[in-house]
Amino acid sequence: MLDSTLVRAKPALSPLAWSGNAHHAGCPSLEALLRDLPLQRRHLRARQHVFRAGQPRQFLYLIHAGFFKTSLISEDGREKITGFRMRGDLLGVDAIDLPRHACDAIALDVGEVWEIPVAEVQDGLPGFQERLTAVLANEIRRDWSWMLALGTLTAEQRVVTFLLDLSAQLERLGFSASRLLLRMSRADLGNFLSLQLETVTRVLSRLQANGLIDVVRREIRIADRAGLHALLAGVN
Amino acid sequence: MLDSTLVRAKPALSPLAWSGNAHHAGCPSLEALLRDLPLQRRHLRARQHVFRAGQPRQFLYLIHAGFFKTSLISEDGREKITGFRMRGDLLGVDAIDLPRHACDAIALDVGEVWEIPVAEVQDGLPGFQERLTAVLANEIRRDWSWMLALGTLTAEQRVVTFLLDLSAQLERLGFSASRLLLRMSRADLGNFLSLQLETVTRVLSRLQANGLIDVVRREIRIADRAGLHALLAGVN
DNA sequence: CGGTGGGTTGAATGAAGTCAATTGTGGTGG
DNA sequence: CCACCACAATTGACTTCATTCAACCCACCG
Repeated sequence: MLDSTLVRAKPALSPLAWSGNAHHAGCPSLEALLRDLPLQRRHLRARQHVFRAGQPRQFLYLIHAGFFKTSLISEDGREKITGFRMRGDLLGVDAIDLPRHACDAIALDVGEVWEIPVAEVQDGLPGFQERLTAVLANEIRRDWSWMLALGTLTAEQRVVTFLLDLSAQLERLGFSASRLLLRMSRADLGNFLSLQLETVTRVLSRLQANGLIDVVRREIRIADRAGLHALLAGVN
Repeated sequence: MLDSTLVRAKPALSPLAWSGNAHHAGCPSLEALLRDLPLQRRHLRARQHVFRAGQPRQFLYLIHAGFFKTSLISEDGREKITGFRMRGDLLGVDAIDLPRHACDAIALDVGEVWEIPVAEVQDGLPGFQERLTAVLANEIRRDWSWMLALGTLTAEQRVVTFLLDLSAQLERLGFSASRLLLRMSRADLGNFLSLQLETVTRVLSRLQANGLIDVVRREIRIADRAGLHALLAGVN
């Protein structure tokens, strides 16, 4: 659906400060690094788990297609989505030093992941260890940026930050920066942003009423990017 | 001061799920690994920066003594403390793949850090790369646990979670688990927990009024650990 | 078609924030 | 030694933003 909106894209400034992922100058993407290996591929359908917390960790998973979420569940049932993941992201790195997975990874729609046998690749593929370290550090910076955002921004600013960040990520992947298709429910979005789903809905409605975005169910068009940035700057 | 309260300690259950740091079975601590190297040591005084965001990253820093905070500052001046660090923690790992530091690291009181020349140690010291990876993954899990806590808990529960988590950490280091000396101001604590400093004060006062803790400025005694855990479970 | 899950909207409530005044503490210099 | 100052912490009164609870709508699918 959204795949039909592929466009050539100019770089956009992300409101978050985690400095993108991969693709630094001279640093080959993980996908390029692994392309020629005979990796097992696994197809997933919506709501299907790539893995669950507690399961033995055999592989890392490189997302080749589709959108995923990773989430944490506490013993008393509280859940928190720790991130939405897409093509080029690695699933499972957070437990790289453990025998079992530390979170759930769930497909938001159909998708494909490549199974990476860590031990074999780690000392057989030059450059992999370095990339892995970078992925881990990158995740930390991304998490910190979101901590900063969730701890200091209003509901409206959080939603706007999310939209602009998603826009920038999709653009990096070659998608349109202004026509977003949310793969997650309002509840998931609220969970990630530490807001109630009703609050998410209300904010989206208000942004639309102010002419900043167009919302049709999960399809969002960014109508006034400057206006959105102005909201972040506190210029009401 | 608190150093005089050294005691032998029994393991305690942490309310957070980031599975401790280091010290897994058979896994030597970073300090043990680096003890014999001729590392440059650096002493710091309260409020002194180990490094600042944007500075060239020459070393990693292993905390040998003292307490530190790491923090992020956005372009528009919003600040967020990403963690309080203590003996055995590594400072600077979040930018391990970057030429410049991505956060500020500040001493909360006098302290000592060991400068680790990453490049040299990385391929000269067997086991270091593995430990580094574990440290990074550990930080991610810790961050996620706090995201979960901040996103789902009330002010009171956040403060209690912090106290119990700090207690567990200090115990691991050989300090008393029930007599805590907070090294940070109420403002810092509030910042980390995404609360206002007044709220932190109020919560501490209320916990004291209910006989769960004793508060004297920055010295806190845990008087009723079971009662604190009950608050987390929602049993008012 | 009827049902089910996701989404929207309204009204009332409440937990934490804001603003402000006061107290306590530790350091400094007269 | 004491007076003073700057800063940290506490407490109170009031406000507000987001939550809660509820009703309703709508699209999709068996």
